[in-house]
Amino acid sequence: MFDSLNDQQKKAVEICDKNLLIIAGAGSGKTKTLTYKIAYILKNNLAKPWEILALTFTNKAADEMKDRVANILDTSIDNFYIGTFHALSLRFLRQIGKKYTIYDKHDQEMLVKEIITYLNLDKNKFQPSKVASYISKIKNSSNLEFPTKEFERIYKIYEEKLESNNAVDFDNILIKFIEELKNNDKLRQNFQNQFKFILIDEYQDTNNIQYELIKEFYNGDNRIFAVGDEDQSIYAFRGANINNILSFSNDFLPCEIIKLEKNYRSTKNILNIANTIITHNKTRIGKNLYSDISGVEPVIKEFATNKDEAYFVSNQIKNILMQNDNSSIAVLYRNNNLSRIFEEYFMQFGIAYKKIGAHKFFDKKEIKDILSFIKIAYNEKDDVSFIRSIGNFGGIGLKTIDDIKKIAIDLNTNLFIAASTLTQKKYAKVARFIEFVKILQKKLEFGNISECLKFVFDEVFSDKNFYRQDIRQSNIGELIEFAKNMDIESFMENASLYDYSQSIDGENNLSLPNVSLMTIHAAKGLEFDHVFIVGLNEGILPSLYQDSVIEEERRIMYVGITRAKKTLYLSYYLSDFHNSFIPSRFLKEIAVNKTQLKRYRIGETINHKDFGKGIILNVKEKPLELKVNFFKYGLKILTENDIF
DNA sequence: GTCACTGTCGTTTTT
DNA sequence: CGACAGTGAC
Repeated sequence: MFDSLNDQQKKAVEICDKNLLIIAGAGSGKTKTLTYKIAYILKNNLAKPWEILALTFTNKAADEMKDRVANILDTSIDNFYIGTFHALSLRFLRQIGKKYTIYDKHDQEMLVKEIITYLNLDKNKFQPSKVASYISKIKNSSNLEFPTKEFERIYKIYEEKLESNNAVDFDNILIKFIEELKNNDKLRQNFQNQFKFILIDEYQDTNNIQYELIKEFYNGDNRIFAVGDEDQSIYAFRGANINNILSFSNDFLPCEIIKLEKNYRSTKNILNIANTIITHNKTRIGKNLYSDISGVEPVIKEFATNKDEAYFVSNQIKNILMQNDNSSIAVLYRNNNLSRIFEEYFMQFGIAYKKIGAHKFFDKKEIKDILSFIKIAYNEKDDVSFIRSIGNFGGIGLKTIDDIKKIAIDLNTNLFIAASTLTQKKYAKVARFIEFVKILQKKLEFGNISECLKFVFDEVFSDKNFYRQDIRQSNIGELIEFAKNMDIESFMENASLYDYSQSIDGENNLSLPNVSLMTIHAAKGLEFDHVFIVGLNEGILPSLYQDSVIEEERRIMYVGITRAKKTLYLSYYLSDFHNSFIPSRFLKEIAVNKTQLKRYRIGETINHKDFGKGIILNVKEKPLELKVNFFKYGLKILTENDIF
């Protein structure tokens, strides 16, 4: 059974008496190694299934690991603790009787917005989405430093509100659980003793909170097996700390580092490009991926416009599909905005495709609207869901909701309780809303969530045009179907943590199209026969010009390239009809005689980090010198060094 | 006071 | 495209 492993993989599977950091290059059989390691532990009786903890970042990865473990062991995986950091933490919290409403990014922003209005702060200066992501950033970095006094106030009230709403945001799921472990020696020791082996996937993506959680689980007697690839760390924006992987061998002793450098996915040519680009990064442990597979040279293409690019890609895909309809094809891009033009052209060309990510099912308005009623019934203290649900109930507007907010402040209580005190005639609608939620609570006690959802839809939404549109109807139907046979707890968890638009199982379902559109982030961990990476323009990939993020942008490029098995197309365009672009610097890093890359042209508009937009009047090569007329700052001469 | 309609604006990546 | 502010009809 272990014969199919190469020497390095075998080592990684068999060493169980030390902590292990497995540096697994793209396509080097990472998941295989992890799952075989679990099998090895069980076969040799080193632990029982429930003594193994496997932590992943995405549900997709957790599902895949569950599947593959079940496959090679030919047994049920019910006894295993395999899941995302968030899902498992929530599960453990529930086991000790702690239940919370989960606020997703959108809910978070609503709460922040409420606080900003409450504090009378300028909404343009304090944009809820920016403030919300900054709050998350602060929580993930262990030192609490606030840019301004106002910000500090927002943060404090935000945390208080979560507490009084009996809610947690994504970060707090882990923070709460860590608190419990820190405050309860018995509990912590129980976990430490139970989990003899802790496997962590994508270790390069752990943030400070996740790192702290791992530390809580570790007692020196149990063993940590971390698998990761510093070159594929692309979540720093979310707080991932690449130092965690770089300093693993200091943190967990005794420790051994094993590198998996043989790639079974891509051709030599593709890996050459990937290796060439990534060696420009300084923050690395360092490795060199190699492959035995030969194939065609990757293609670099320039297009005048993004439409030309989309046309070319569609044409190529059509050709591939005509030759062999079994191969998998992906169009990858840095951000979701780029997908639209491809969707248009795919329709024109009659190419069936699936778009991954972008709009999550549980983020859809009609879903969130209906769910808000279930959530307020489930947890009366949930002010965010209160505002959303009462606003949709009908006949209750902003003025009334403002009145309720004032009462809640006076009585120092939640909105639902405040609203329950209103008995005057002019608040009859509010009383009806309260009554409705109470009926819903009774219905929820019986546990049939599907029926509750249908009840909410019939009573509140069914006569509104928006919710009667076909797409919304089918989404709502899907929600009701999804909830069947689910208890309220797992329904809430699934609705908050599980993005099942990403879990489409392409391999087992032949009716699904073989062409996928997605961001490079969403493509991580996946592989395709033919890959098109599009929009390789400065300002798109890399998306930002600061040095601090350039290495991360380069890793994103690297992740994209290493998704390809057989053929790879890299392309950029010079204009999207709003802006002009120059090719990505990453193309310059690989394009040594292959291709001539035109970087600047007389007459084109460029966007400079300090001077804004301007028109190029003259170009001199070697050394590069640009004469640019900036709209705001007038004439400037730029050399290579101050262009970016 | 509530609601539906209209125009404008921005948009990295995600558990 | 979707969120959001502003406007006018009931």
